[in-house]
Amino acid sequence: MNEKIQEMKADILSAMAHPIRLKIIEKLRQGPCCVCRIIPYVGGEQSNVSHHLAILKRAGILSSEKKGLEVWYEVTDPVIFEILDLIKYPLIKELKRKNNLLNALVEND
Amino acid sequence: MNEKIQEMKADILSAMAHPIRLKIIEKLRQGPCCVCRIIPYVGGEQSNVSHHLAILKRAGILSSEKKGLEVWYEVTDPVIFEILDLIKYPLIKELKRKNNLLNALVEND
DNA sequence: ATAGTATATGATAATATTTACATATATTCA
DNA sequence: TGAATATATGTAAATATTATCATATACTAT
Repeated sequence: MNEKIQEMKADILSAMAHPIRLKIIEKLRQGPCCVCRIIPYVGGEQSNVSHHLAILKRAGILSSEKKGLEVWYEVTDPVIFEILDLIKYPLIKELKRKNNLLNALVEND
Repeated sequence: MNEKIQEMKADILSAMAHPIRLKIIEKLRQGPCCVCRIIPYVGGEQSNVSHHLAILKRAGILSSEKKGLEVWYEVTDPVIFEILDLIKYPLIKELKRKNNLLNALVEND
């Protein structure tokens, strides 16, 4: 049982773990948005963005609604934004660690 | 600049996004632990676990220290545990959504 | 009905990740 | 020194992900 939960958590994380998909999620921080504005925001090909949207939707991270010709996406749970905000901290720690290495390298040439 | 940060965030998420690696992190919730106890906990081959440990370390999620013959690993930033705790919520939401589909399917045969 | 627009889907090649096996390294102990 | 142990590394095959191109679908307006 716990194994399966671990797997599902990994699936959600994998769905988030791509630069284009993170950019899509960031765009949706402002609120729901149609694909026609997501595409120019993230850059890249229409069909590629569409695939990434599908991956996020399959993982349950996004939901979508049709409005006439347009499709509007939104983040289903704002906790996703919290997670992305928290990721900042290990990133800072890691960059500081690398900075220390840099200093050590430069100082005692 | 922001693009690069997005990429680095994606790298940390990718490093976390694997069932074995999540299991390693869960094991380390109790505190630092040597590889010799991580391997039987997560199951799987020694060299495979070692590779996964290396991936987590490269991402800055784990750090390691040699103690005689053993190598002890630990999670560098407890915020990692917070993130894994938060992932639970979109997961619950997603499973509820699927449960609704199930009900709809069963009720109006 | 037809044309035009927004988005999704399918197929495939390119690329990356994962696993398994074999071997290497580092440390301890006799 | 040599054997034993814990862990890491190299490599290659199996598998999964990504990007691209072509095409399909759904809707709107004429």
